[in-house]
Amino acid sequence: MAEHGDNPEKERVLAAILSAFTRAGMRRTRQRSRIAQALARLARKGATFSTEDLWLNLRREDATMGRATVYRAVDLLLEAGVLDRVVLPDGSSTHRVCGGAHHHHVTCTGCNRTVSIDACLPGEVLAAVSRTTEFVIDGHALELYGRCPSCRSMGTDAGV
Amino acid sequence: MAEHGDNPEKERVLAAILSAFTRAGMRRTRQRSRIAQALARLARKGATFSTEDLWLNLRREDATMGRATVYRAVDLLLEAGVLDRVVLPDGSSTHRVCGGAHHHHVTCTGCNRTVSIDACLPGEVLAAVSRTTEFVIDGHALELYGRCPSCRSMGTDAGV
DNA sequence: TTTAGTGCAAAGGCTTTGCACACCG
DNA sequence: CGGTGTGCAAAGCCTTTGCACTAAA
Repeated sequence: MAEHGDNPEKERVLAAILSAFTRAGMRRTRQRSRIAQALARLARKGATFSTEDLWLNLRREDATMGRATVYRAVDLLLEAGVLDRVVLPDGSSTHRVCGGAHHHHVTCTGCNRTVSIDACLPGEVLAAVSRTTEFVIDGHALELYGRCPSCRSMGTDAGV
Repeated sequence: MAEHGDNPEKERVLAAILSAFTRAGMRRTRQRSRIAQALARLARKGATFSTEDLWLNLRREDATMGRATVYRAVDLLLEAGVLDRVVLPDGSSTHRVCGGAHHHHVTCTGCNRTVSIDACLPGEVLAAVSRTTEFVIDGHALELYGRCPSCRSMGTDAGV
């Protein structure tokens, strides 16, 4: 609900993905265009997805879409920084469209929708850890979990 | 290196694991005792492990140790809170012995050794996210990555 | 034309499941 | 004894790989 056409945004994402392919010196094929379209759709919804799911969906609109093709494309886009990894509360790792700089996500435990956030671990916390553990900290992963407004208004049950 | 016998600690962990089995109304079998011992060993080293690895190791000392038995035990211990999930930088999810209260881990990218830390996301950060996203935040996962003192002194290369 | 990209099918990991037997309580 | 727990083997997922074919550039 509350999804009204912000197609400019969708176009922007689509263009970003397509250009990521080109930038990496890769050919623009029919399959990759379809993948880009599906990702733009997912990006608009802020949904996370597994590669397998993405393939299953794509196969619905094109029965010949090869599984390996989708897996290969997702790998390339992860490497290109167009996709991010998002870890769900059960430990399973999914993906999300998300170029840009360092950031984290809040994922709704009801509908799996994710939202990017600027919030990050304060430098003092990192400094304190570094001091007590003597580790040199050079990276971190932070995932927040919660319930989005619409899942809350729908009661305790899941959305998607 | 720098491993000198702190067996009291190891015993404590062993007892904690065994009692977790009992507490859950589960029988104490030869297999579960061996699993508990292996976990106590891992706890002492602060090592993360995959269930498959744990099984492979256990099978070395007892060739009849069933894979399913180990997988089932790990599930039970995860549920019992004796084991934690630790997500590595590549997104793969491993385990670690770790009862106790809410906490997080620093994992060494050289040797995969993990250390528990008290540090956590400050309440203000959570409040800010809650405000801007309108999500009700009810959980989070935080993993820090870095290099431990011994891996650093060994140069840029990996330990294990 | 050249060669990256594709689909298919098979192979590989890791994890779970089904079932008869073993053994704890 | 009775029912939980076990080992084995098979089946299931998800993911990767090998190879001949297709189609971008």
